[in-house]
Amino acid sequence: MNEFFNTVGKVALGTRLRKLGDQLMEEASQIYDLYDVPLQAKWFPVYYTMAQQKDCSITQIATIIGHTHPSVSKIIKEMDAAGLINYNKKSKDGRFTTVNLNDKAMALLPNLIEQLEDARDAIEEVLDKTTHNIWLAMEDMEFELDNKSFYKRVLEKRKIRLAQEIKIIDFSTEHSERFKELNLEWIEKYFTVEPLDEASLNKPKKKIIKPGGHIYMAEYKGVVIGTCALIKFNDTTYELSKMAVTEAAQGLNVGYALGKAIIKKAKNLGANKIYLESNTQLKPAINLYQKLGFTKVVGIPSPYERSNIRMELNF
Amino acid sequence: MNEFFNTVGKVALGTRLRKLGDQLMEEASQIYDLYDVPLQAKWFPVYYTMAQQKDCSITQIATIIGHTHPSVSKIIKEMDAAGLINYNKKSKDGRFTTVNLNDKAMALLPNLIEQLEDARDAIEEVLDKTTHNIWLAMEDMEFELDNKSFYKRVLEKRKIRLAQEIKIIDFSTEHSERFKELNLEWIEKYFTVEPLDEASLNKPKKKIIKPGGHIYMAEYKGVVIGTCALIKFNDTTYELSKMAVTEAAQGLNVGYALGKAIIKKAKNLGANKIYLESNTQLKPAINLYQKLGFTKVVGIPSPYERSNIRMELNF
DNA sequence: ATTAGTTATGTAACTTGTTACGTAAAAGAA
DNA sequence: TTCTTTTACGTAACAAGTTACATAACTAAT
Repeated sequence: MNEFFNTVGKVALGTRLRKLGDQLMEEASQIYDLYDVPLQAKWFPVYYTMAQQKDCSITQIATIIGHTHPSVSKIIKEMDAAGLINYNKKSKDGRFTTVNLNDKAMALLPNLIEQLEDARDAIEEVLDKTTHNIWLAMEDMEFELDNKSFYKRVLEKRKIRLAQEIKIIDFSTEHSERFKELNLEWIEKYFTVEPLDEASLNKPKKKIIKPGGHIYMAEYKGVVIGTCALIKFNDTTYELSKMAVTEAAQGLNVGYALGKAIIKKAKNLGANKIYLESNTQLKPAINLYQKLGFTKVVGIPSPYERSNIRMELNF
Repeated sequence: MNEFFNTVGKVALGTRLRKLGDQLMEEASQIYDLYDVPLQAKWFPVYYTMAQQKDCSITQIATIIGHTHPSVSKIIKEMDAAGLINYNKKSKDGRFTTVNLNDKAMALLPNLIEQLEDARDAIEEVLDKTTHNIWLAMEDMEFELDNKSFYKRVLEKRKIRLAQEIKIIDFSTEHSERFKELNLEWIEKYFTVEPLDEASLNKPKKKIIKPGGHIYMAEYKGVVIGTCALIKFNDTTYELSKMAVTEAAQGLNVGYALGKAIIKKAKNLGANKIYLESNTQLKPAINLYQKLGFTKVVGIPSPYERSNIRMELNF
């Protein structure tokens, strides 16, 4: 089994932590028997909390010990069945059920304290013998994970890996259909297709590239997942247009890579200004444009109906 | 909740380990969704083992990954329901069920490997950020606990604590009844009471102390839990006798403490030899006597029927 | 060759939590 | 005030394992 952890590597950290925890908890039960303390090991956190503080409510205990309330509810019920609980419904807020340990339960405390001390000594002994302190390691780990969840970290790693595999390539005729498809995907989702769209989407070569523009396609493992076009307005001004990234690939910074490439291209073509037209509903898109350096400008009407914002980048 | 761990201290190590493990495993499930790998997180160890090695049996997998066989059995069943398993009953030992991943299952491997790599990177990142490495700490901890279980360690600590509270005191008349009781407890358990017992147990003062012997009682929290007597044979030879420790207090080295005290007393009384008579059935007792320095001697008949071994300590 | 023990596996029930959901009481908003 | 939302808590169902037990197939010992 240990070999399994070694070959699988640290991916099994969760499983391994859990196994070790289970083992310790299992032994804890045996220890309770040893000390003649008629408590179940799992009752301990609840018992301990109640011993520290009178008139706890179920939810209070749950938040203190980090369980859910149904868990505490069940444990209290079991402890009650064992004759250890005093229910006081006297609270003025009728929702709360305040509970206390009764005399029988409190009488167990001295034995329990001895047990705890011995257990603590035993753990300290183990921790002293290990060169890497698991208690401190857990504190560190919990701190780090509170900061940024493991899931989020994996997401980031994935993004980095995928980003490395994304290639920005020039448009060629075999991309025609995909180019249209990618653009229709988002237009149809948020708006309706306008006549102006039809023209440039059906004949990109004629309408965009021939007049001095450019089109880039983003490819991932041989699949085209995004596109972006540069349309010539005059010798020094170009329009960034037809930016589209398929839904499944969103969040991987494909748009950013396409934008960067198109800006570079515009510079090479002699532009000193790029503008674009968009809609404020498309918040991720607007964010992307801002990240690329575009700023909002006013006062120039757009030929597109869906457009309600114009942005520019000067350089 | 974190405060709870701080006040309870390291006794809650088990719970805490388990919680952290659970959290990581919970996130693992989300990650599987992210990568479009149609495996349940809990299937992973089984899947991984089968991918590594063809024609595994249920029990084999179970031992490799450190689960019980019913657990693996269930997981395989679930994976089969998901259409990922090839059952081969072809093994010549009819008890084994050899299982394999089918093509559909193997096709998931590339995606899974990517996922594992990203997860590994994420974990390495966290481990790099922590000053105390939890992975190494767990290895240390598992090594230590394999060496000596937590239970055993607590047992030792308890023994030490209790030993400190045990007092060896001189016999006085109010101990008469308890003295008899303690001895009858073990005699009646293993043998039958002999006439010779009756005399010394009923009149310890007259039969043991008056003729120049001594009796010690071991007391724990005001309760007498053991006794041991020294009977004068001649000016330089004494018999160690009536060694008895109540069952509930056994394993706490009370016998050893009593033995040490009685040997010291004998020296003070001018003895150069102590002998005792016992029965080889009573292995813990014989062990104790050996630990006290007694060695087996032969050839001297005993007045007790139950005696079949004689031991001596010369000094 | 027969009997007794061991091994591989399946099934059922239990363990220790968790979500999901319903209900009563309180708090806030109109 | 009345209506909506939130809070406390119970119950039910689920999760991911476990132990306990039954059974079939092999192995070993007489």
